[in-house]
Amino acid sequence: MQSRSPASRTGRPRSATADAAILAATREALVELGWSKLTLGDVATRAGVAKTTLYRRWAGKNELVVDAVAELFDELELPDRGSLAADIEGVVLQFAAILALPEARSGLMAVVAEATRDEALRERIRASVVDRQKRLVLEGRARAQDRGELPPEPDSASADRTVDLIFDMVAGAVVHRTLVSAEPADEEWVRSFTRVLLHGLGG
Amino acid sequence: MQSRSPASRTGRPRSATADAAILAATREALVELGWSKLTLGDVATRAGVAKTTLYRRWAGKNELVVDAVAELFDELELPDRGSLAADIEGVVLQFAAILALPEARSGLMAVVAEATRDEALRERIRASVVDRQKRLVLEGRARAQDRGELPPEPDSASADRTVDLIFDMVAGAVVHRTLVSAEPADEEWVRSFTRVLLHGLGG
Amino acid sequence: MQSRSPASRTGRPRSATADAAILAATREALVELGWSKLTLGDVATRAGVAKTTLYRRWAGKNELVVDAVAELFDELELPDRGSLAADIEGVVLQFAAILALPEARSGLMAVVAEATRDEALRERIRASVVDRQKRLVLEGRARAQDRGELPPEPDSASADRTVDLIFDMVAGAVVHRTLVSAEPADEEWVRSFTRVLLHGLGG
Amino acid sequence: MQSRSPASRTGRPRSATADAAILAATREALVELGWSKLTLGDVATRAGVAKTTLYRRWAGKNELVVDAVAELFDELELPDRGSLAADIEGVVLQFAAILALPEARSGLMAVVAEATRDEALRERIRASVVDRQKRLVLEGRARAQDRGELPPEPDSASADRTVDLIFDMVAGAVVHRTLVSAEPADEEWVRSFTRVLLHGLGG
DNA sequence: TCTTAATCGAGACGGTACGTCAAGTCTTCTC
DNA sequence: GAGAAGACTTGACGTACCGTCTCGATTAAGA
Repeated sequence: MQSRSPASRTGRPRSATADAAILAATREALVELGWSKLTLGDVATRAGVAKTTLYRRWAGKNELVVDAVAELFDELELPDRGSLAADIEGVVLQFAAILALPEARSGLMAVVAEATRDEALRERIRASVVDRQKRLVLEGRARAQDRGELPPEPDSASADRTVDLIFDMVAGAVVHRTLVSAEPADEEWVRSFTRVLLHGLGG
Repeated sequence: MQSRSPASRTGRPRSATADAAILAATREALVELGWSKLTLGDVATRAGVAKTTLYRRWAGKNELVVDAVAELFDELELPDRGSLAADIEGVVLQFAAILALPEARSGLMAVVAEATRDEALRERIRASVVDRQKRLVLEGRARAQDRGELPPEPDSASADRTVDLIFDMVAGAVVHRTLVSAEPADEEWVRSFTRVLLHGLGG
Repeated sequence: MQSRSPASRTGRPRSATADAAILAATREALVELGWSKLTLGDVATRAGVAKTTLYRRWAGKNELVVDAVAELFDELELPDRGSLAADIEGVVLQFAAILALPEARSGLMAVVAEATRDEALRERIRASVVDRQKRLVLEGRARAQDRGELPPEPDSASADRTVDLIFDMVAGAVVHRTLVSAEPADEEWVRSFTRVLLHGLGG
Repeated sequence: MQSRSPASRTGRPRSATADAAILAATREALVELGWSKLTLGDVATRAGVAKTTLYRRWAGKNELVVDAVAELFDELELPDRGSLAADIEGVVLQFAAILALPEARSGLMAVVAEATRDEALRERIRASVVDRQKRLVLEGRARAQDRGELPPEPDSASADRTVDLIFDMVAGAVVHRTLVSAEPADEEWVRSFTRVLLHGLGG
């Protein structure tokens, strides 16, 4: 999450529970107030922690919210459901369920918006959220290739590009459906989406 | 954009140029400062207008930014390039070009984030941005059906759902590629995306 | 007191009552809290005024306290009591009475202490407090010379030096008695002091 | 200086050098920063000592500064110069020289100001600074009476009152001249002051 | 020589106030 | 009556110190 000075053996150690309390308080405040009305002073109060403790560990609101939201996505899994279509539908539904949480909705787009002007924040999001979940695409493709549902990749550069493309298409569609169009990504929608993704508009 | 009191005949009329100046100043400030550091006082100063004038016409920062950004998307067109694939590639490239503008990047995601907690704002975005551009999907589909590239829709409810799905997939993928993955949606990427959209992952 | 931008005709004028309320609130806070625990936020609250209003008019705590305390000394007068000794005793008792007020005790020495490191503040104190009261010494001497109690001054440079000396001796003795020795400058003490001042230790 | 727990025989003894280092660091910080910007954390750092060490020995900033400043006045002496006037001039010049030191100027008035609201601090100042230097007045008077320059005191109560009065007049005048009027108490001024003190205004 | 106990450094802790800034409203004068 | 100017209240910002605490490591004196 946040780095501490590596060579610090002396002095009072940081409270281990404070981190968890702060991130939980951040999510709670996101639910109640949303990103723009969330204040670090309020988060500190909710966490039962001093404002300085919070500033000692995170550089600001953006970094804190990224960490608080990133934890939500770590529970995503790709259980083997027997076919590529079923696998995709399963993980997309999980993803949609997380995006239905107010703490994710409010926080995620806000930090993405901030990241358009902040390279370091963009990198933090990529590391904490995006790259961490690309594993799902990799795993799903490998499984589908084992099953013979997808052909092997001709070369690794092309393979990487395809992973990125699929990730952008899946995540983008779900996010846009959920947050911009503001419609639920329910089972019916997910089935339609998966059909188009696998077989194209003509199918 | 903003409503004015309908029964106002008397008194000094509102300056007609002020609106345009304010929206232009808003976009300029978005470029220089980004959404979170944009202040209405600064916009007023840039526009050569008093803060009160600004508040008289827009309720707040979000509404102002939605209007300022929405104007950017009105120039999207769907010229007939002879095939569905070429039409999609053309409009997606236009969309990507707009999202490459700093004033669009900074503002769009921020108001979407705010909209997760503000129904009226969500509606304003839908009306000013989303629904206004769905025409492109409708037009492209009709043209493709005329050409015989796509089958006619069985019923209108299903047709609407498909339009929404395609719009979410196209807009979502471009936005995610551009703003979250922070990679350019260049011609190569657009070709790959269009191929998957039309023929599916297996193709 | 504080300067305002000279070329400001337009805009809302500064509230005239706010100044008086702030200075009164400052004296009240000095009484209750003393200089070191007085906070500008608290003064603003007491005065029913926003913190920004306060900072718009004074540069900081020191300048504010100087102005608040200086007003206390303006009521000093030198009524003609018939003899130099009686005149001195009268004004010294008035001075002692002001120094007995908690708002004066707490504030005066603190700003003098700050002034040891701040030329501008020293000048402000000199202008607001010291020079304003030297008139009492000048007036007393002139009256005593008219009565024939004191000889006329040989030259004006020497006259100025004597005024300064007398002022330092009178003010210094009362301040030291009151604040450092922390004993009351009562009538008995004032009589003894005046006797020594007029006739020397031997008398 | 500071009291330690009386019943502490065992355990590691307090570092003897720390006290001197802390008081020296305090004076150094007074010179550079003045009283109001002096922080105990900074003093601790300058002294090469932990903040806890400092708080273990002094109750707070005021007590520390009193001790640091009081040491400066211990070097005052009253060498026998042959006459009362010469003796007074000598000691007043020494006193003025100490008050010309930045560490004395900044600290002394500040703690006096704090003492207006703190009885214990007032007592500490009286004990550490004021009473310790009254010996000079007593010694000077005794010497003058031996020389026949001053009459013997009629009774001891009156004698004490006179000592207090003289001390307030001398110390007060020098302090006021130096810190409030902010003019040097040079030889010329000291001669004039001594003349008035011994012979009165009329002389 | 081996406890024993208060010291030492370092630095995190819950707090408070700082001085600044933006939001949105109000007041005055001008066009 | 709209508009420009700018003072107003409110409240969050991020920083700096406060005085307290926890920690592991010294350091002398007494057992």
